[in-house]
Amino acid sequence: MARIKPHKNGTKKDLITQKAAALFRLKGYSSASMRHLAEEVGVEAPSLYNHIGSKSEILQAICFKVANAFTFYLDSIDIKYAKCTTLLESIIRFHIKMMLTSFNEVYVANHEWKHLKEPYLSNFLMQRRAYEKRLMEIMEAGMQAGELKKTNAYISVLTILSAVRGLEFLPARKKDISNAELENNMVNHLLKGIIK
Amino acid sequence: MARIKPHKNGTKKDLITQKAAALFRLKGYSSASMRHLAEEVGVEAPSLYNHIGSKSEILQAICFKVANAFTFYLDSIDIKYAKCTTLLESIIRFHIKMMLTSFNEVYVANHEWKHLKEPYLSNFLMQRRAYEKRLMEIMEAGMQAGELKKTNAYISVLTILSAVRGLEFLPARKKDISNAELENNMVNHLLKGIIK
DNA sequence: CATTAAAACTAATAATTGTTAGTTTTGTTC
DNA sequence: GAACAAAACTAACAATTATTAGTTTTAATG
Repeated sequence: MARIKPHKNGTKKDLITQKAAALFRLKGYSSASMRHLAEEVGVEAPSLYNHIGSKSEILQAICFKVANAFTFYLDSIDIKYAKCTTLLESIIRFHIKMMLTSFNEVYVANHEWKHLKEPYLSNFLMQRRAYEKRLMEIMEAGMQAGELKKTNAYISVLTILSAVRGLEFLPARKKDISNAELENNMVNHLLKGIIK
Repeated sequence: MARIKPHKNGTKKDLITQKAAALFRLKGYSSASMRHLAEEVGVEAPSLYNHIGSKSEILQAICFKVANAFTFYLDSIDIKYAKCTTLLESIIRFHIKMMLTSFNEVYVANHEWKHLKEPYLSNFLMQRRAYEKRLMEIMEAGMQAGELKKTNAYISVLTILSAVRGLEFLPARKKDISNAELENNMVNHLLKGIIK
């Protein structure tokens, strides 16, 4: 039988993971069957196991790829010496970019993490919590420096993260909004509000 | 065998629906089995079918109960004669209250609607789209009246709805934040921003 | 106490699930 | 072209799924 070539610069495992992300987003992890995934890949279900260990291993790969991307971004920006508002703006923009460029993966990480098995579930939640904590520290520094209003930092972080997460609804709506307009609108809304 | 009494002022169907909402939230609709639900209710699985028609019927009940609650609230407030910012504030506060008082149901409606069957799936999406459209009209009126900055109304509505939706993470964190503090922080953030 | 309807039970069904075992095909290297 | 490993295949497994059929128990009514 004909072999399906993996995409250029990617192993077959990568192809499977990518198709799985699309399928998991569409159907949800539990409702997405290995047979259905195999069909998308162009192969019979048992053949998948020549490349992957298990269904849940695919989910792990997706969730941690996303989680690591956010963690690494935070590592990459110089938190100590930048203005808090500049930091927050760049973080918001990064979240929006991730949502637009890795839609399926981010969606799956946001929605299907609860189906991770231990110890991956705990690790994932710990990593997310640590990420939120770092954002809270940025906010609190901003308040002390007088850049930000005094608010409950946790609620503010939650508000920002949830808002950008909501971009998962955008593709379904097919609004023609440029990425720049999208980013600017959200950044302004979340930082300066909407009241004149 | 002993019958399990339904909660006071509620039929057994109501009890099943309530337990189902908790289970669907915890496990996801697909991973939640009727046997597990039956166990929560205190009964064998087939006995559930004396009260309900099917598993997906339960999901329908939950999703539309939530959708209707939001639709009815918008109907109940006098959109024409109130200031736009007052309207938005009361709507945000209602969303937060719903999230706090009907946590499981709102969570399930937000996360598991994709498992609805037709025509309920289409109806649900239409109803949500119509709701968003009404919010957009409120925002656009506010811009024309000079109350609000000129922004992309869809993005602003999406930002607000997503932000309040994010309260689904709150219970897991067990932060001790009063409802009043929570509401005020979010309302201020979403309307006036966080920059001093 | 007899009757009756609601609601519990047990047993079973057909379908689908992730995954394994064992076999054959493929494509590359000598 | 022979050899070999990678990766496809078929067949099958045991477990779990929602749901139905048929029977018994419960609790309230007369």
